[in-house]
Amino acid sequence: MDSERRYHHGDLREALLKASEELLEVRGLDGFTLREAARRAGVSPAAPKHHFGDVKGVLTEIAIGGFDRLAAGLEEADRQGGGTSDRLHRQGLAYIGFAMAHPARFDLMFRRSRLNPGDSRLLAAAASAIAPLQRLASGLPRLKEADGALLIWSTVHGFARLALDGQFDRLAGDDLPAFIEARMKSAVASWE
Amino acid sequence: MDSERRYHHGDLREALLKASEELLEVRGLDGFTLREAARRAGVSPAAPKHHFGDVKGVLTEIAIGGFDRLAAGLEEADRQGGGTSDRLHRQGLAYIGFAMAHPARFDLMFRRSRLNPGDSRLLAAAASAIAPLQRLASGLPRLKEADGALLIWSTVHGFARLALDGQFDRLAGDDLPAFIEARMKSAVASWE
DNA sequence: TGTACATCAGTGAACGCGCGTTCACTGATGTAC
DNA sequence: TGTACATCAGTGAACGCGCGTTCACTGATGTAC
Repeated sequence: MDSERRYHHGDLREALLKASEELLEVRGLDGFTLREAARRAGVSPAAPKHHFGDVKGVLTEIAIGGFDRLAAGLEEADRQGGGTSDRLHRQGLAYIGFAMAHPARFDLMFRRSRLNPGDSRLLAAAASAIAPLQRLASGLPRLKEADGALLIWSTVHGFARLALDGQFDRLAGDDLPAFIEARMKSAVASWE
Repeated sequence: MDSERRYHHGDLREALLKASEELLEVRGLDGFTLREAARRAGVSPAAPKHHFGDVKGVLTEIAIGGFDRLAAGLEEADRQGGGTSDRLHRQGLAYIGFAMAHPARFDLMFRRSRLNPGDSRLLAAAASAIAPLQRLASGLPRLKEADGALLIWSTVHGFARLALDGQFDRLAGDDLPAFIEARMKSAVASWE
């Protein structure tokens, strides 16, 4: 461990992202502040400026990373094979699982007010995150392709949001994963 | 108009709620502050204390009102008659329409961090808001009753959220209402 | 009908806080010659 | 190989802000007798 204090950090950009992600996890989106992120990275409050411009710059970067991870999760679920139903089921669980595992990041990814909403990399990452869902939707006979993708996305997204917002706490009892799994099965059945 | 300044307001509670709702509309949930609400009601920053305790008290009250209005909208949609599909379609549009018409209030209703999440009136209002959806779900042959209600709720809620978050801006073109209407039709088809 | 008094609903100043960003600066790095 | 110098990536203090809440208070109301 080379812990000597140097004036130049070396890789502050990455360190700042890491610190910010941790902070997000600990404090939630509403509790996130740039100053605390800088503090966590062991750096002065003005340091982030050079790498990200402003708070939204940092958060946009983290949101992009979030969409990438979400995409990877869906792709991974898809690679496990099976028929359309199996894949739908697994992708849906992956989507909801991502939201539950990283609630603050999920909040962030969809809350424009804390992002640079026009950022082209953000838009691209968001679009390609749901591509695996779209590919699957084209295999559904009962729905027009575009509608199918939107329907699935809305359902899965809404379910995740309601779960995160605690709307299922009373319903789900003490086994939320099982509850989610069962509801997902029923959702898949409605699409095929 | 009796605009003489009296020490006692007369109906500050209502005035404060009204001012807060307007403020919410103007500034959004993140921009809402109790001080500005008090300013809008023409009253000192400490005045709300007597009626609501703290910020969360005010916001919880507004959220309750929101759920009541949402419930009324769904009931109204239901009263227009027709078969299960028609009612589903209209209730879905009512739900999404409510969200689009009152985005900040919709945000508030589901964002626990700014509410008193255990408030019994809030919980009751939230539960009865989706009751009309649940009643309809019991008329769907392909789904277990409980699953049907959750599926519909998730889909409609997710669609509303994604729309509010601007995720459909590119897809919908310049006629968002028509876009929503068409997608809703396709959703209803998947449930019956 | 009048009055004492408790209670209630306000005031306005102040507390303590931490934020995002700007500013003038400085130490380190790397490049041209 | 050495050196001048531009550029870059940091510092730390300060600015200006507005928040939620507390505090000691006061004006108004309404009730008991």
